[in-house]
Amino acid sequence: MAAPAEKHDVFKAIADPTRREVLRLLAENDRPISEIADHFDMSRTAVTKHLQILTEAELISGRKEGREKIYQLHPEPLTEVKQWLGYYEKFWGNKLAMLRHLVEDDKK
Amino acid sequence: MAAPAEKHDVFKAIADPTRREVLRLLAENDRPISEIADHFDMSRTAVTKHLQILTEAELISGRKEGREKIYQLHPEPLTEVKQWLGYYEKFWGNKLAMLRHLVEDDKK
DNA sequence: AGAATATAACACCTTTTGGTTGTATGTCAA
DNA sequence: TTGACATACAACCAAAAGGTGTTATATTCT
Repeated sequence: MAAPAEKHDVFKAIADPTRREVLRLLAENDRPISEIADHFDMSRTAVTKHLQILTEAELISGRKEGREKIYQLHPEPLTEVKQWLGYYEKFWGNKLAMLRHLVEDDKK
Repeated sequence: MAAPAEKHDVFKAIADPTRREVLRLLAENDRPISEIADHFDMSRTAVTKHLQILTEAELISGRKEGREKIYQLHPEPLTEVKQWLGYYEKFWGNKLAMLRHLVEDDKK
């Protein structure tokens, strides 16, 4: 057993703009590495490294098809981010934050 | 004019677990640096650096009160993350993703 | 004024990230 | 089976992240 203890957490994975762009591309279509790499001004190898990080975060997965490796989106781990965000949502939609700060100010 | 072009984007800011914990602490209460630092097993200097990064992302702000500097949460920038997430939400709650992949498979 | 406390500002070290190039391996198609 | 294409892998490099400690500087209290 022993929990896998996610090697790369989702927050780190989505911290990079390049990786967010990759996710967006894969949201449109499954794509092979070469097609993904064409969208960026960097080497195929560099892109592959980003794909590895995204794979370790389980945000994408790749299947081999002939000589190509097709990557596909796996959005489920993003729920973790959503949950985390949920905690702070109460601070902006309504006036809770403002209220809280007023209370704080009163204490002084 | 000329967009400020956020020096540190929100995604980078929340990528670090320590910084997420700082946000949580400040969500409960405004706190001085020393009180924040007490919650971590690292030097006050290190904590200050995290506070700087969060400040540059405009997630927190500090006001000087006497000889202390009190930090307070500023959750608004998190809306950017929420919006980004919104784009992917359609891929998990409902069956859209599954549907999309079925369509893709049919193409082959 | 002088002591105590809180934060700021350096200088420095180590690990991780993001990128490069070069080489090898496997696959398809003529 | 040979040539073109697609990915894999290793070695290497530069810069940024994350951490340390030491030394100022400012504020409060006695």
